[in-house]
Amino acid sequence: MSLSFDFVQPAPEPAADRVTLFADVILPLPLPRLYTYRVPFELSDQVVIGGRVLVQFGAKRTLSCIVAAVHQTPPAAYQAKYILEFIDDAPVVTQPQLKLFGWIAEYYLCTLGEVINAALPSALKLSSESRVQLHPAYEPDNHPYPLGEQEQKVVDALSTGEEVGKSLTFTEVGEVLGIASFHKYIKSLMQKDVVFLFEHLKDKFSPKVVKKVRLAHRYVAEAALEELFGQLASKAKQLDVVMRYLQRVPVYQSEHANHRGLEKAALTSAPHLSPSAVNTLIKNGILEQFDQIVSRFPLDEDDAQANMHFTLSETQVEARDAVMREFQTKDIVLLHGVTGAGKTEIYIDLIKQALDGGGQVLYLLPEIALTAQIVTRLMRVFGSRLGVYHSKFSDNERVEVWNGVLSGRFQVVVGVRSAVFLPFDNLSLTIVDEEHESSYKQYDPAPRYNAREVALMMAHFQGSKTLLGSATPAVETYYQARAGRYGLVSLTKRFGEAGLPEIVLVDTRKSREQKTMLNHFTPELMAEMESKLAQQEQVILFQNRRGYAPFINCLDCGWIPKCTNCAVSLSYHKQAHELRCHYCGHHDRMPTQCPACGSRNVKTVGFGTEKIEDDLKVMLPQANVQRMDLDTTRAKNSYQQIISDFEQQKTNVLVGTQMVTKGLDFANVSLVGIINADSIIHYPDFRAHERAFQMFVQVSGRAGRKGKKGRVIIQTADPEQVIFDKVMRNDYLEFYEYEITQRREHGYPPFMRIIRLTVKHVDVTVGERAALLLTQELVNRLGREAVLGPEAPYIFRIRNFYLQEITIKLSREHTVLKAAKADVIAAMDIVRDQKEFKQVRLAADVDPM
DNA sequence: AGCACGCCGACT
DNA sequence: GTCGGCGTGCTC
Repeated sequence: MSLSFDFVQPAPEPAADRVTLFADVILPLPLPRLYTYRVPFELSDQVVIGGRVLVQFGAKRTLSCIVAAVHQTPPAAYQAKYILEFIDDAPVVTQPQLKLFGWIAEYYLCTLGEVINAALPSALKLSSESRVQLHPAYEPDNHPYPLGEQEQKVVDALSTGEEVGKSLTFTEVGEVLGIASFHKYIKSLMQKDVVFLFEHLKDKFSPKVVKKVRLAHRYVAEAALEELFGQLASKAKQLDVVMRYLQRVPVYQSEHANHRGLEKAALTSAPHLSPSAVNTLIKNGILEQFDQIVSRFPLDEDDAQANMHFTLSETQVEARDAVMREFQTKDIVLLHGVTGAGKTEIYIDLIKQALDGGGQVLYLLPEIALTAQIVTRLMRVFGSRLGVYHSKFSDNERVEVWNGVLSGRFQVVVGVRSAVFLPFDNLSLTIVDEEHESSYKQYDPAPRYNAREVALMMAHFQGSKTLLGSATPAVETYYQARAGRYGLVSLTKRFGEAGLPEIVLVDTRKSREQKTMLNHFTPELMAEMESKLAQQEQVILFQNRRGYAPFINCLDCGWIPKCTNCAVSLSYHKQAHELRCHYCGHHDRMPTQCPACGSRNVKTVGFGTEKIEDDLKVMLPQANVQRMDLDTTRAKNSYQQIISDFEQQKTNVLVGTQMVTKGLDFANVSLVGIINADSIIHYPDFRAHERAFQMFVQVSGRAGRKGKKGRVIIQTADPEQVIFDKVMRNDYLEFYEYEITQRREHGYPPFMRIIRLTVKHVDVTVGERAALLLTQELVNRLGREAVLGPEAPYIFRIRNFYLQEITIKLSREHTVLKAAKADVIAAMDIVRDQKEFKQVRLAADVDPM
């Protein structure tokens, strides 16, 4: 090659090593495919798989998305847009997570975007609608890092005007700076703790602040302190405070320690110190008071090696050893332990071992079982290594847990369903407690996943052992254990010699005939309640229906108010004095007279928790009755409050829905009443018996602890029903044998897999026609016998959409299942492509519960 | 999911 | 004559 002496610079030849990278990204939208964007060449070394990038999607929208793959293949059919910015320099979604998310999308017939959407706390999902706010701790005059010109502009825009906590959207920030590429400034402002981001208005940052004090800077030197002692010689109270402060904070050893200070409460609420002396010291400038924003998950130094010791009972040791023995040959073990057998202690012991081995641990609990009781207990053992993931947490708190798992700060996480999405990469033990719980299954927005199954798959991918625990295992789970695919360990003895409760059936039909019913209570239940209360013992009553009455009825013309949007009658809620729909938000004022005929003869029919509570207050005036259902636990801490009141015996009777059946341990409860067992048994689906058995056994388990034998009274109109016999003897095995035979005969899980398709449309006939077409397409692919329906469900209209359901039964065999799912998707696509069905909504629910 | 483009009713 | 209703299609 000859050198050219041209003065014109030749166009730069693309160097052989100049490769253009492309990134396939997952957008947080329900789109079936990944989208390919081009990586700006200068930024090639910044692409991180699992990191977030900012892209332009469509004409208007800017979205953050997750990089799923990086490659060098330019898309053939279109020109890829450039990635605008890189948000992370390390993955926020780990490789094992990406693999798991892919599995979820495939198995549960949804898109990766839907999985990402459910998985990421919304503060990790940025869009042009994301907002920035000045960090509450930011003080312009006292900030450690200098700000650049552009950064200052953003801060100025956020601090102009009177408004406190003013925020701007990304779009607005772009306008303020007048440039397109502004994310780097936001990023650096975030790193300097000047601003923070949030996605929804409700997520505005409200930090948890503690008041702290420290010694004023000029006293930190030893000589100055001596002088201070002199000044305070005649002020004993103040001197005491200063001495205590010096005792707690090693001021001499490090100035830094003084800077960190001490919680004010440590001085003001100490037994021999005077709070007013503390305030005088602050007033005189000897102590400085300041606010500190603290993590909601305190790194408690005193707690660091808090490994509280407790000893397992002999039975527990045996069970633990049996679990470990099973783990040597099996990856999954079912721990079948009666209620009150002390499974939690066994879990804690196993978690400790897993942590000692250096792995991560995920401990899943159903929503209602994740209480302060259990968290406190785990905190005491695992201290700051424990992360808690609860649905009532704010988004900021969720991000904190997410990042804590990524950084390794949290090695154990106890959490609800969605905790399976956390970024674990080295799981060694997964525990799914109460594995039979239906709240592990997400029903409405996709992904309609079962956290137990997802946890099993995650454990499989990461080589983790999984322990499933339950007193009443799901039939599917027990079947696997029986077949030898899962290890099985049974714990049949209750902890602390508490016997299993005695279960009594009372016939409500008989009582009705004899006219001895007292409202909805049989004389037997009433007498038993009175006797237990007289002995200062507590009572739990279970009624599986909230509100006062399921409907009201005009006695003169028969009018029953119905929801305008759904095919259900409206429930009467007495406290709110409203008629409410339990399926949509609809509510009306309770009418004083019948709107149809004007009669005042309108009566409530049936009963819910609210009526039980009301009646009891009249019938047992000496008792303190509390209700626990969706209506009384909506506020953030109300659930906790109700439980702690009951625990401290401020309340004697707890009336509630499902919520009272799970995982609550109260030592003083000696009676459990199930007010209407029949409403639980008579349910139109194949799991009705299983659900009823589980509910009865679980709620019975609340009775009798600490050596006291409990009593359970079940009210039913038909005591002859087969299920009672098994419940009364607490015979899970017998129940299982009966149920598994039924399932085999009728072709239900675990012998068959079920996929339920729901077709929704505002117009009945369009919905019906779409459902028929879908059925036909399914039959063509899967055969007539695999497809049931279409059929309108019992509640055939919800939120103004008419519903049709199709049930598909498939062989369990893996390859068959996979192929069948492809057929289901194809059939759904055919319906969707039909012009007249464009407005039809189709949803697939794999393994519905 | 949003957002633009496009084709039919009540209004400055 | 237009503004705007929401049906339809597309987004790298």
